[in-house]
Amino acid sequence: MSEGRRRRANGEESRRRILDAAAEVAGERGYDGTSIAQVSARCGLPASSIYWHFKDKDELIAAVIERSFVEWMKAFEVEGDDIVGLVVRIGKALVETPDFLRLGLMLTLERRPQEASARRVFLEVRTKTLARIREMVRAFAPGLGDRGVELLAVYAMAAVDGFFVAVEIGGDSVDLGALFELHGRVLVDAARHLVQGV
Amino acid sequence: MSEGRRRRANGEESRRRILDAAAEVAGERGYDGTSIAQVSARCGLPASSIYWHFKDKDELIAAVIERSFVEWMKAFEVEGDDIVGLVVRIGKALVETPDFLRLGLMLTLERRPQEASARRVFLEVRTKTLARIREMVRAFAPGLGDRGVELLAVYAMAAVDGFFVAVEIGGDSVDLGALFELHGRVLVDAARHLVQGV
Amino acid sequence: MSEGRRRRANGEESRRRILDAAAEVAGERGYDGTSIAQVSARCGLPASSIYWHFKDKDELIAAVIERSFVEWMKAFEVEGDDIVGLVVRIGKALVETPDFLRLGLMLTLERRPQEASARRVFLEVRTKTLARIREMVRAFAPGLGDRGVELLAVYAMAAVDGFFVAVEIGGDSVDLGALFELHGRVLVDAARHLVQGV
Amino acid sequence: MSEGRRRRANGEESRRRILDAAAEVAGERGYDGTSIAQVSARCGLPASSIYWHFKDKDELIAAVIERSFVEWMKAFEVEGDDIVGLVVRIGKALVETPDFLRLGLMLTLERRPQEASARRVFLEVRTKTLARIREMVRAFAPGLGDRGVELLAVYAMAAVDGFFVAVEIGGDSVDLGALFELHGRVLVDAARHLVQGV
DNA sequence: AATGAATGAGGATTCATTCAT
DNA sequence: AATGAATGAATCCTCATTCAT
Repeated sequence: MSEGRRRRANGEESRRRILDAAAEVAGERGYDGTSIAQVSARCGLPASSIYWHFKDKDELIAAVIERSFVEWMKAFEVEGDDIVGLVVRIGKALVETPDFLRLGLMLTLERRPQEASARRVFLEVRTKTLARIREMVRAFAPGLGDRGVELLAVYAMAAVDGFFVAVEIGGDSVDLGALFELHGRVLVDAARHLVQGV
Repeated sequence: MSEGRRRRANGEESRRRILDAAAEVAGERGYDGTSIAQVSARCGLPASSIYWHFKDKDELIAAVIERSFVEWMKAFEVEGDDIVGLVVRIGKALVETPDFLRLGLMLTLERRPQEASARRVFLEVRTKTLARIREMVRAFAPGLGDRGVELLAVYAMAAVDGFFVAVEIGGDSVDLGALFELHGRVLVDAARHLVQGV
Repeated sequence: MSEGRRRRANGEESRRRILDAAAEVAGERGYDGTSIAQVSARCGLPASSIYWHFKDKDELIAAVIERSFVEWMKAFEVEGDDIVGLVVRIGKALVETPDFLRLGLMLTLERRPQEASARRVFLEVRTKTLARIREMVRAFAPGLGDRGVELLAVYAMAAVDGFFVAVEIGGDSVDLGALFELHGRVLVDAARHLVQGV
Repeated sequence: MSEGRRRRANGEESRRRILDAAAEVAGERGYDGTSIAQVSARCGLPASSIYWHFKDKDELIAAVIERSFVEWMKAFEVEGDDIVGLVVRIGKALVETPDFLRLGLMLTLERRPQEASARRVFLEVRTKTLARIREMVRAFAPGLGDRGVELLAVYAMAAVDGFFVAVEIGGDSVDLGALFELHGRVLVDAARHLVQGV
């Protein structure tokens, strides 16, 4: 029963298993390094079944990114008054659920014409995230003009991307907590700079 | 004659042509996206000739990274007293010669066991760069302890990585000049924070 | 209700929809070029439903050929005394309902061991058609011996096959009307030749 | 020696072996039915080697058609005064070297957007053949106008296509010799018809 | 009567690499 | 120093078909 049952016709679960496997593999080896054969091996479903659930590799990876992002976004939902605390919380979530960011960054750096949907999903994700950050910046520094908000938001996001990379390279030798704390403080200063000058 | 000369037995030039082509292709399509066949097509030499000059794809990409880095490093040579100006100069160079950074970041994000030498070269490059930044930080903020220097250096570098990514994604809509300027100012504040606290 | 009605349990109509779709696709892309997935997409029914109505692809195509032939055969039903007029009428019908001919010719030219039933249906169709043509020839040229009848019938049919091909290649640049008219006259001459000689 | 020698680096011969194998397989199974794997198995070279000699399957088949046509064309070179004899000779050649015709007809009947070059080659081949036939018709029936020449040429060619099909279907039961002879005679009559009327 | 899901075999093609010349 | 040819493993993806519901 269990074998036959599990193996046959449970779309919902199969889809999840495929996504899990794809996230694992892509997390380890990147977009190009992720072959359908590997995903198939890891999830136990034949390659052709993967194509029943996802149109092609592109859409599979796009789905991985989206799911990973949705999970990460939950860190934003918590209403936090303290911006420094918020930044830290978001950052921790990033390091724990980094599939979408790693994949997205890779898709960004490689820029061949394929992978349209995976890239599109990541861009949407970025846009949403940036919008959130803008809101937060605006709430925190009400005196700031539009250009100042934009600049600070982009700066805030860029640094976090950089932290991510730094951890990828440096591993545990990077004191992520300290980095985020410094970042939080720095943003406060930056806001002050921008309110006055620019 | 000139034909024969150019076609035959000019290893130096062939090597350069291959490197140029590889840098172009890898700049466009990333590590995996770069196939020997494409490099061959772009440089006009047969694939087998590429293997005469480079042991394998890994070493070819490693060489691309190294050459690109050496060029970029020249921006550091200039003795600048003003740290803000220096940061801006370095950043501009980054955006103009980004092959090694893009490739290196990609190799970092993908992390499969192959590509040993390409990755090694990039790590060396990072280490050297970080050492330079540490020196600069130390010169600029003499009161800072070792951990403070490290943290500030990593922070400075991370933000620049992030800027690079931001430009890749946002294109011209990202005001790179303003970002670097803000970054320079912010680093000054951060140094002050770190001298006092942490 | 009407929705449910149309969607469920109307085997007759589903079968027709499948046949229509298969005829369309096969008309465009040939036997091998016709995939069950494409037929499914065009008729709106899932692939598995096609297998409820038809044993396999082979029988599906066979059914397409048969239906197309039956329709075409109606052009023969009209009792025409004038042989030239009859030839023209038949030819016009051919160009308007060519599914079975195109498919049949393709199955003939490709000759792998599969597709047994589709090919069989086409051969039956050919046999019937040739029998009709023989009758007509016999009625028109009563003095002709058996071999003469056979030869003329085959000749008549072959030329029409050739016209079909010519139109496929040449499109509108082929004056099909003139071809059929010439054919009609030529058959008269041919009959005379055969009555005398051979 | 012989093994190693034969297996390594003889482009000319390998190309021919591939073409031979492809002609065989395609002659048996048609365009779609011809897989690179089969060609590979039959010629002894790995599939990837086939791609060294031919850009893709399309170009491979195109080359098969072209070579087959060139061989067949030799039947035209012989200067024959008697048109009936010429027609018979050409027809015999057709039945003996029919690769290009079978493949070409199949490519004509299937009409998907791919296979551009194979189809193109066949169309060129057709155009050349038709031009030859036009010349012959003109030489034989000098009084004929342009439209008459065209019509007769197309008719002559179409019938031969039809004979080919008839033999494919009927095998030895088709008296090809008698068909061609009848065709030759009939063309003479047709020319007369067309000089007078139309 | 219909369908979502699954499946293994096979499709064309590209890959990095090697070898004899 | 260079190159034409070869090669096996791997790529993504589609195929016809089946089966439980």
